[in-house]
Order: sequence, then structure tokens, then C-alpha cells
Amino acid sequence: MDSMGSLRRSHHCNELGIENVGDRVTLMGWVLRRRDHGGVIFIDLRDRQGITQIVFNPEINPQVHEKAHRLRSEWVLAVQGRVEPRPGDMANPKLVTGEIEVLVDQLLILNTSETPPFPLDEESDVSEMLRLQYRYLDLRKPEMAANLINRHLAVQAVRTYLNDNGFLDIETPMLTRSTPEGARDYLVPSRVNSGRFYALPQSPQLFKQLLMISGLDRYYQIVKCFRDEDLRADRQPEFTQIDMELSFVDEEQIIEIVEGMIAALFLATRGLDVEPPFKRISYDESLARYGTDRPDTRFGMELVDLTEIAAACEFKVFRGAADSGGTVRALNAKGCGSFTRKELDDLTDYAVQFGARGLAWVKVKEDGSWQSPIAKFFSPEEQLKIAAALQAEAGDLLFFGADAVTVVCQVLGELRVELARRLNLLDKSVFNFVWITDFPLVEYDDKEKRFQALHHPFTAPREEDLEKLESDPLAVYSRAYDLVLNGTEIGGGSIRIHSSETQLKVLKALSISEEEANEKFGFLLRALEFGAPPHGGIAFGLDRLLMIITGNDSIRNVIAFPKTQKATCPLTDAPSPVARKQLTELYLRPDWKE
RNA sequence: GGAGCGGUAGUUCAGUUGGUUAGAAUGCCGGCCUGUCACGCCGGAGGUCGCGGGUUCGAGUCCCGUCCGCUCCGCCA
Repeated sequence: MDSMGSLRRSHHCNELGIENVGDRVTLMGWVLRRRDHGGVIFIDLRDRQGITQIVFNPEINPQVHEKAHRLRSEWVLAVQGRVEPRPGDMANPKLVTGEIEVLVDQLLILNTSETPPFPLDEESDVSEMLRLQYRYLDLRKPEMAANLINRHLAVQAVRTYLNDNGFLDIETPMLTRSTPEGARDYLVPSRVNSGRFYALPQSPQLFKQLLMISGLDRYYQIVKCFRDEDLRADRQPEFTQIDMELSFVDEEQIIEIVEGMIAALFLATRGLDVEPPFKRISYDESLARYGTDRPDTRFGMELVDLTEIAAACEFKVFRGAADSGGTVRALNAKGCGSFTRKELDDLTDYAVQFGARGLAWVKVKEDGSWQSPIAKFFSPEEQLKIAAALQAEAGDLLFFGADAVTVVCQVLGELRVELARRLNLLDKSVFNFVWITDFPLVEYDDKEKRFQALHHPFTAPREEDLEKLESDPLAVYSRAYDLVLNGTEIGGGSIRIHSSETQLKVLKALSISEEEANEKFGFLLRALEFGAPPHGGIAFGLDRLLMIITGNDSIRNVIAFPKTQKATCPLTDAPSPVARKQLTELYLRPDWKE
């Protein structure tokens, strides 16, 4: 092994071009691949930025050439040599540096390496478990590095933008108190307070409202949040929010500022002008048209309400749904009339996952007649009416959902996206933003038999709905807004309640007693009594945003060290058992078994 | 808590109806090779078939249990 001494890099591995020909350069990096011809040896040298081909020629320096024979994958090199144009037509258009190569006359082997446990090129697909176990190697892959570089660029753009708009970056505690609403908390036992626990924050929500009450006016933080719930491709137990809060503003001002921030972020990462203002649709409209409050608007296939037609038809399933306060809705999968029986069965299974009891379908034949198990239940006139409502043409495939409104929306909403996936309608280079506005303040929780805040209990109700808070909570709309990108909710926020009186009313509507409220977040209620300014804010899921920007299907690829589905870290083997002494210090029983 | 898919060489996978010595590609090691770029050619090494139990003359293959990974439901904004 050689010492680097005082040697300095002159260039990184992605910057040399034809204009550097003749320059003497020093490169440092890892051996990606070697092509040893016995005589001349080619090495692809890789660093964070990219790849440069370096060449060892026995005629230039026999000792160096001899040494180069020993080189293996992932060895760490420092090389010096002259930049040469590639001879003849041998430029490699796949490389940024493909027009040149470095003819090496000095080679330092800074470190050797074990053979990597998996190939580090882009093509190979390796189990994620192994990648996580050797994450430090996985992150050497250019596309993984690019994800982290994009993350950095996004964060920088956001900071610059918010700093320029008068926001203060203020840290809030990671050791805080458990809050009643929302997700399960990660708990931290207190050593100096036996039997008491901190909670890691699910979000800095209450602290940022307190900062507004403090008069700090505009706050932001790019901050870790923690939720002890089951994981998904887009959910990690610790994740990062772009969190912000502003005083003396209404929805319009927040939306305008946030659109500027998102635009800056896309410019910095993708070099793309996303052209605010973004579209807006109400929660009710979104549910009606897309079956969800996070619509993917990159394609059509919108839902159509057939309840009226269904109420008058002979088909028991449809009529029953219509008569019992449910709904019958449908969507038209254009041109999918050739789907096979198996495809229809698969889609039915898919729908059943989301609570469907079945999936009624109709294939529209050339003459307009129906091929369908349910065709016989509909008169020709009814068939025409339904076809007209769905703008059905020959070769189309119609899907129907008949059930309670929430079930039908979820089933058809998910089916719509699944069909788009199958039909390749989801273009990853298209970024469709849409604001969802006019959310209901609460929804009814069947299991708990009470109303629950749709966002959180500090969201302001619309002023004109305040009086209905007691009489008809479901009719109260909130001043909340979500930003949805390509069918993923990337951010959500609201104007908050700044009057303690209103806050108490809302808590009451949520069946949270005054005692409970005082115990759990009395400090906020108290603070609201000391001149809280009107304020509001929003928080973005940085990981999800980057997942979409980089075209990944999982947020794990934009997080340096993510956890597995069982919330473990294969690299560090966390969580781990701890010493008995640590437990007793924390007043925890070491021998607890389920 | 539940559903589905998966676990075989370092890696990615194949392995038929239960049958004798478990294969391929790639990587690795050795040799040859002066213009490759996923270099090429020749040779070689490399296996606790996730783990435990069962059925059987015989199990990678069938059954039961269990662990792990991924996707999803529930849960979670």
C-alpha cells in the first residue's frame, strides 16, 4: 500500500474533456472495472462525480504497468498522467469523459479491497437486504450517489429560498412529550425520572405554533420525525419533513410562498420549471372524480356516478347500494375490452384487497352490446344510459363499484391507478401538482365511535362553519390544504386555530375533554391565551418528494441508511439487546416476556 | 394482526412427476492476450438448497412449524 503523502487531486472523475488534452492531471478514486489486455490495461476509475478511463501502457512506464496488473475491483488509487484524446473513433459516448483518457505514468495504491459482495454496476439487481448490510458499498453506485446529491440540492434550494423569504431555521426538541392524537410514539425512558418517558416527535407541530406565539413570525426546519407504525415503500419510522409556519397570513399567501419553494426545488434538482400556480380542486371534487384525496392527474379515467340510474334498475346489488344510502360508480378503461379472463380476475383480487365484495365489469362489443355477467340485469335503454354516462365505445371495458361511498371511492380509486400502471400511463418525467382544498374538519371514526380530526386538532375550521361545530360537525369545512404530486401526498398544512376559545370548541367536538386537553397539551391552550397571532403552515415529506423527483419506487433509495420492513438496520443490527444494567437504570424490567 | 410473493454457488437465477454426482450466467482464482469500454479466449475453485421437524427406501422438490426480505391491507398523513 502506498501513502498519499501531500499529493492533491487536480480533477474529479467526471470533468476532463477534449479541452484538457495535454494536461498533466492527478485523479483519485476506486477501480470500477479493469480490462487487462496483457499489454495495455484499461481501468474505469470512479469517484462521486463519475468515471474516467485510465490507461497503463508498458511502453510508457514498465514498472507502473507491472504494478497495475495487480489492481482489482474497488481498490483505491491515486494516478498521475497526461490527458490524451482517444485514438481514432474510440470515444465512448456513454461517458461524459469519453472523449479522453489519462495515460498513467505514476500509480499509488492507496488501499486494497476485498472483492465486493455484489457488483457495483447499475445493471445488477441485488437483494435489498444485502445492499443495506453493505450500504457503504451500495452508495458507491453512481445512481445511489445521485439520489443523495439530489437530496442535498433539494435541501440547499429550500434553505436558500426560505432564508431569502424571511424564515428562521429554528430547532425544536427531539426529546418531547407524548401526544394523544395521531401515530404511535417512539418512547425514550427517562433515567432521572423513574417511570416517565419522552416521546420522539411525530412532527414539531406544537412547537412551531409556540414559535409563532413567540412572535418569531416565520419558521422553518428540515427535521427528522418519528412514527412507530408499520413500514411501507413510502413510509419509514424516521423520515424528514420540510416544516414551516408563518404568522399573519392566510391560505393564499402560504400557497404562493410554497409554490415558489417547490419551483426552486425542481429547478435545482431537475432543472425543470414546474410553472406555478398549481391546479386546485376541492376535497369533495377530488373524491368524486378520482375516488381519493391524492389524485394522480397524469391521466383521465375519472369516476362517474351512476347512483341515479342504479336506483331504478333491476340489478339487486346496484339497487341495494343505491337504496341504502350507498353509491354506484364506474370508470371506463378505454380500449381494454380485450382484457383476458385472468386479467379481470387479477383486477378483482386487487379490488377485493380494498374492501370490494366483487368487481362488476362490462366489455363493450363492436355493435355496442354488452359482454358481461351482469348484462342481463339491464334493459337496452339502461345500457344505453350507462354507456352514455361513461362515454363508452366499442372495445372499452367498464368497471362498476356498488357499496358505501367510502368503499366505492377507495376501490375504484385504487383500481384506476392500477389500470394506469398496467396501461403504462404513468410517465415519470411528468410532474402534475394539485392542491386539495376545502377538507372536512372531522370524519366519523366507526371503531372509536367519535369524530376525529382529518388533519390534526389544531386545524382551523372555516369561520362561516363555526356555528355548526356542535350541531353538525361533519358539515364543517377546515382551512387545510394538501399538495399532491402524481398521486402522492407530498405536503399538508392548514391555517391553525389561534383563539383558545375556538380551540376548546374544536377539542370538545372531537370528544376530548377539557381535563384531557389540559393534561396533554394544556401548554398550547395556555399559550393561545397570550396574544397568539393568526398563523398557519405546512410540512412536506422530503423523502417522498425526492423519491418522485428521482423516479424511485421506494423512499429507501433516497435515504442513506434506511430500515427494513421490520424496522431493523441490517448494517448496524439495530435494534439490539442492551445490558441489564442499562435497563435497570431506566427502571425497566429486564426479563419481560410476552 | 392479516394476505400475497420470495429465500438454491460471492451475486442473479434455473432445477420437470420425489430418484443416483444440484446446474447456468456472472463474479472470483490461474494462464494467454497492446485499444478495450459489461474486452476476448482457455482452465480451475466455489453449495449447511434460510432454519427445525415430519412423510418416504429416498426430499432442493411433498407436509407442518419457524425466521428473514419485499409488496399490500389494517395501522399511519
